[in-house]
Amino acid sequence: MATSPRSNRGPGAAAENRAALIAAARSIFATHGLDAPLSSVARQAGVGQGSLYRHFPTRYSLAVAVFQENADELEAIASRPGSTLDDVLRAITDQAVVSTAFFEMIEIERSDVAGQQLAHRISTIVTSKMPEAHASGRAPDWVTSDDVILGVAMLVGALAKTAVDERRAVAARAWSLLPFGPR
Amino acid sequence: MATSPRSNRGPGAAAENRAALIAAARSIFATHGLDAPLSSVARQAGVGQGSLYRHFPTRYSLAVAVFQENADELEAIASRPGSTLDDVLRAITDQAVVSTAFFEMIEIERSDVAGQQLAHRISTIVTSKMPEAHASGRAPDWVTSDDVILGVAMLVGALAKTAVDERRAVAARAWSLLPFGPR
Amino acid sequence: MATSPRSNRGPGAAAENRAALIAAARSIFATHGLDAPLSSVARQAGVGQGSLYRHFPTRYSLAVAVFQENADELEAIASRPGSTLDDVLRAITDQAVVSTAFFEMIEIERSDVAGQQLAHRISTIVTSKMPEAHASGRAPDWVTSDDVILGVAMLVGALAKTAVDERRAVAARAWSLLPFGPR
Amino acid sequence: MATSPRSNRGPGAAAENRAALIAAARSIFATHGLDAPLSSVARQAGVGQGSLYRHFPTRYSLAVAVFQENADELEAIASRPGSTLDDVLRAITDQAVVSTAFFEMIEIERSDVAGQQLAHRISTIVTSKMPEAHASGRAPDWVTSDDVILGVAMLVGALAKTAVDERRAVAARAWSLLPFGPR
DNA sequence: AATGAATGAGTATTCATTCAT
DNA sequence: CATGAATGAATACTCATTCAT
Repeated sequence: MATSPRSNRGPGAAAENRAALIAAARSIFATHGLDAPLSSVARQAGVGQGSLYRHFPTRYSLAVAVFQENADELEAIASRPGSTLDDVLRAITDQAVVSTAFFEMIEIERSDVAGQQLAHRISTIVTSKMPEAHASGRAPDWVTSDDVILGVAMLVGALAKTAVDERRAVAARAWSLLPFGPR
Repeated sequence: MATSPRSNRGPGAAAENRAALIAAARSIFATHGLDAPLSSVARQAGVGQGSLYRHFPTRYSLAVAVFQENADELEAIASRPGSTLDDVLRAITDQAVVSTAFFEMIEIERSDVAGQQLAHRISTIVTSKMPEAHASGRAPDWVTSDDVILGVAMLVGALAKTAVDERRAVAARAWSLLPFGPR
Repeated sequence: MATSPRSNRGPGAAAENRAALIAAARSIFATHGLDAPLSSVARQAGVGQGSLYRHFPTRYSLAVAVFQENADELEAIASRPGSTLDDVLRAITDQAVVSTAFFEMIEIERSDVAGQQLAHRISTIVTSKMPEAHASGRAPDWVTSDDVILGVAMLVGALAKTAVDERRAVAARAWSLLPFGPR
Repeated sequence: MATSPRSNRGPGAAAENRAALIAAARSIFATHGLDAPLSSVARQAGVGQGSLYRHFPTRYSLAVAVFQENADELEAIASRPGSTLDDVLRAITDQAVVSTAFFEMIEIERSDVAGQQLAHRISTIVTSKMPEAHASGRAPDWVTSDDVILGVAMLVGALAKTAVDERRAVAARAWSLLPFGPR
C-alpha cells in the first residue's frame, strides 16, 4: 500500500513528461506495433506508470496523441499553396516508411471518436486534393478520394509486413501499380 | 494423488489429433488472428496442451500446417487445364475474405524455412500464370509475378483491417485499382 | 515548464475546502464504503489531493470528521426534552439506512483516539436514555446500555449487506427481534 | 513470454494443490477478509498463480469452495437424529467465531448462483429445525426461519467488527438479546 | 504418444502518498 | 496553504511452455 517515490520532479515536469511519453510511444509503436507494452513506453520515457495513465488513460488516447502529429504534418503540407495530391501521398509514404502504426490505427478507427476524427482529417486532406489531381491527369477521373484512401491502406498493409530497410523500394513499386501513385 | 487421464486415446490418435489441431487453428487464426492463445486451439481441438506442442513445437509450425492447405487449394486450381491468373486471384481473394492470416504469415516468411517454402509455392503458381495473363492482355507486359504478389499483399493488407462482412466489396474495389485484378 | 495552478483559491479557502471534503466523503463513504479511493473524495470535493491530506492526514481522520456530524445529530435529539431511547434508536436507524459507514467505523474504534471518542459519545447518549426506557418498560430491566449498543451493531451488521432499498424493511424486522427496538 | 518453472510437481499434485488452496484461502479469508489478495492465497498454498486460476477462475469460486465445507458441517449436524435448532445455531456461532467470511459471502449472495445455493442450504437447514424449535418453546411461534437467518446475519455483523478473542463473549450476549438464541 | 495440470513471467491498472511550484 | 502531477508498489489476470503420469 505504502509507496516510496524515489524522485518526484513535481508538477513542473508535467509537460515534459507528456512530451516524453508521446516521443517514447512514437518510437515504440513504430518498432513494436500498437500492442507494445505500455510499461515499456513509461520506462523509455523515464516516467512512472501512474503518470502515463494520468496523461493517457487508455492506450488509444496515447496513440491518438502520437498520431495527431502525423495528421498535423499532413495538413501542413496540404495547406501549402500549390501542393498536390502527389505531395500528400509522398508525405504519407514517408511516414509509413518510418511507421505504419498511424495508418493501422486509422483503419481500426471505428472503436473510438478520436480515431474517427483522425480518419476524417486524412479524408479531408485527400478530398481537397482530388480536383487538382483530376485536372492535372495525375489521377483518372473515375478515382474517388475513397479510392485513394483505400490505396493508402493497401500500401500500408504491404509495408507493415516489410522490413524497414526495404520499405522505400516496396512503396515505390506499390505506387507504380496504382493509378494515382506519386512519381 | 495419482492422476488418471480421463480419455487418453493413445498413440493411435496421433493423426486424428494432428488434423483436429489444424482445423481448430484454422478457425481460431481466422477469427482471432495469428496471435491467438494456443491454449484455445488445443481446447477447441479437444486435445491436450502437451500434444499440441508435440505436433507443433512452435506457433509458426502450426500456422504452416494450417496454410499448407490453402497452398494446396491454389495449386489445385492453378494446375487445372485452362485456368488463368484470374482464377488464381479469385481463389486467393476467396481465401483472404475468410481469413487474412495465411497471407500475413507468408509476408513474415523470412523467419522460418517452412514459411519460405509456402511463399515459394505461391510465387511458383503466380509465375506459371503470367505468360497467359500477358498474352491475353489481362496483365500489362510490364507487370511481373512479383508485382502480382505485391498486389496480393496490398489487397490482404487492406482486408486485414476490414470487417469480414465488408471484405468482399473492399476486395472488388481494391482489385479495380490494380492493373491485373480479376474481373 | 513552470506550473500554474489554475485556481488556487488560497488559504482563505481552507474552511470551505474542509467542508467540501467532509461532504464529499460522506457521500462517497455512503455509496462506496469506507474503503473508497480517497482520490475520488478529493475529486468530488473539487479539492487537490494535497489539501485532502493536509486537512485529514489519515483516512480515519476524514471518517471521524464526517461522522462527528452524525453524533451531533444524535446528541441533538437526545438532548431534546422528553426524548426517549426510541427516538434515539429511530434516528440511528435513519442514519444507518442511508449509510452504515458511521457505525462500522465506531466498531473498529480501538485503532484511534478519535474513534473512541465517537464511540463514547454514542455510549453516553444511550446510557442517558436507559432509565427512562427501563421505567417505561420499553426495555427490560436486565438490558444494559451496552446491550443496546450491541443491538445497534447487530442491526447495522445486517443492514450493511442489505441493498439500500430494502434496508428500511429489514431494519424493522431486526428491531422486532430485539427486546428494545423502537416501535 | 518464456517461463522457467522451478519445480513442476506434475498433475499428480492437482488434488493436493486444490486442497492446499482451499485451506490457504480459508485461513486468509478468515484473517484478512474476502478481499484479501489472491496472490497471498497462492503463496501460502505453495502453488503457482496460474494453478490458482485454473482451479478457481474467480475469487468467488474459491470462496464457494471454502465455504462449501462450512455448509457441509452444518448439514451434518442438522441431520444428526435429535439435533435441534440450538445445535445448529451453536455450530454457526462456532464457525463465525473463527471467521465471519462465510456468512458475509452468503449475504452478498445475489451475485452468483453458487452463492445462492449456499444461502439455500443454510435456509433449508434452519427451516428443517423450526417445527421442533416451536414445539419445544425454544423459539416463539411468531419467529420464522427468515427471522432466524436474519438473526444470524445480525450476530455475524456484530462479530465481524469484533476482535477474535472477544467474539465468544459477544456472541453469547448477542444471542441473549434474540428470542431464539441457543443456550 | 497423450493428457492436462503446474509454473511464473509479463502486462494492465489502481491508488496511497509525496512534493515541486 | 492550495494545487495537481509524480511515483511505484500492489494486485489481478493471462498465457507460453514444461513435465509427471
